[in-house]
This record gives sequence, C-alpha cells and structure tokens, in this order.
Amino acid sequence: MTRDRADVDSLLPLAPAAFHILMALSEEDRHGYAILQDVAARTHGQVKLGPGTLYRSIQRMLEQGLIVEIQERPAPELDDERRRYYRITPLGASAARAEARRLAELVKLARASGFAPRSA
Amino acid sequence: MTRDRADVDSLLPLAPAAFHILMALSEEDRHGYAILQDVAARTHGQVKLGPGTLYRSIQRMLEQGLIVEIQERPAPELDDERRRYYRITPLGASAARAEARRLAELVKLARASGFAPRSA
DNA sequence: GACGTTATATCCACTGTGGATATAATCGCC
DNA sequence: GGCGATTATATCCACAGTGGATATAACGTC
Repeated sequence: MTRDRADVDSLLPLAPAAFHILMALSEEDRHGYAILQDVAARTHGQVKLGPGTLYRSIQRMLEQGLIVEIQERPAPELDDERRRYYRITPLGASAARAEARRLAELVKLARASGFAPRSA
Repeated sequence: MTRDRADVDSLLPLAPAAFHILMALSEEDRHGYAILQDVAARTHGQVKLGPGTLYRSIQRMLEQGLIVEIQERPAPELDDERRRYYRITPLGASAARAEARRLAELVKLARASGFAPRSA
C-alpha cells in the first residue's frame, strides 16, 4: 500500500493480457494453463489468450516483478509435475489497481462523449 | 441505431488511438492536428498521440468507414488550406459505444477482483 | 496402447504505436 | 519585410504485444 502511483505509472498502460493474468491470480495461485481457462471463464469466453501470448506474457511479467514463480505445490495426488505455479506480487497488485483506475478514467471520458450511459 | 452489436463486434477491441479519435470527433468535426490537441486536453496531457499514430489511424479508420473526410470548411478567414476535416460516421459511433461497453465490462471484472472500488 | 486433453514453450506474421524525419504554410513579433 | 515558432500533413523505421501454428511430452481413460 506504500508508494502506489509514483513508480507504477511507468508500467502503464498494462498489456491487456497482463491485466487479465493479474486478475486470474488475484484470488489464488495458478499455473499457466489454469490461467488460460480462468480468463476464458471470467470473460464468458470473450477473451481467449493464445499460448504464445500467455507464456511470453508470463516471462515478461516475471522480469518486471509483477508475478513470481512459487515452489509450493498441492498434494502430490492433485498435482502435475509439468505445471509451473505463479503468484501475484504486491507490485503486480499495484499495477493492476493503477490499470483499473486508468480504464475507469477512460470509461468516464466515454460517458462525457455520450458513448456510455451514466451508470452501468 | 439499427443493428448495433452484431457487425460492430468484429471491430473490437478498438485500437486505443482510434477510440480517442472517435471521442475527439464526438462533438464536432475536426482536422488531424486539432484531434491531437483535443485528445491531449481531454486526458489532461496523459495521452499524446504521435503523428505517425494519428495519420495512420485516420487512414485505417477511413477505410473501415468509422470516419469520413468532409468538404465543408469554415469561413475562409478562419480556415487553413492545409487542413483536412473529418467527421464521425454512424458506424464510428456504434463502434465507440461498443468499445465503451467492453471497457466498462473490464472495469467490472477489475472490481470483482478487488482492483477497483465499487463506484468510482 | 491409442487418443484427446493438459501443459509448457518457441516461432512467424501481423497490427498498432512512438519517435524521427521531411516538407511546407501560417502566425506573431520585432 | 523577414525570421523563427507553431501549425499541419505525411512517411519511415524500430519495437511491443498478439494470435496462430508448430513442437514436445505427460496425463487420463477407455
């Protein structure tokens, strides 16, 4: 919660895929393929990340410190060796909040232009 | 106002620049450079389109039928020969509304993920 | 043991953007 | 009347992000 807006603004606008990935990781740690499914579910099938987009986004986000790979794994009988699990970082959460603010601002502009109803 | 969602959805997501240009043209016809200034003003200097982005976006949008070039010009003493004026089309307005809906939906998802407050 | 799904990863082509560059008319100012 | 900053349009190059194809292989199930 410390220093939010200052540094994080340099990451904006967040790549659409990155924003969706952060939302998928907001409630729990997930592995890549699970992120894919979660994004599709949340958006009612409207957003479907391609594998290229997914894994390259993950790499970028790891480098930027928006997410980290974790070693903790579920009980062996529920697990799958191939999986790699990821967790959102405080920086990632800050970036997601900043991006959400930016998008809300954009919707506000759209309202002022008559392209969106007053409240939706 | 006829057939909105059906065809227009194929244009989504709208390029950010295109969306800003449509908002700039929502109230009145403008020429390229004026669009540039209007976008910067509306966004309090946060969004500044580069010339490459602007003129290539305009070309694309003309081809897509989101805007048209108009021949009407202001009184000669207020005009500048070099200018080319553009007007938003009904299709352009539909696309802008659809994009605004899409963005509002995204903000809603962000709220559900705890990245945006309930009302802002 | 064969097949579809799960899972990760890389490659290529395409779109959109920013910034540099080019060109030239217009405006304000001295 | 001349000069520089601004106005105005346009093209070029490099780069980021995306989608889809391809590759590889483990897993589940029948």
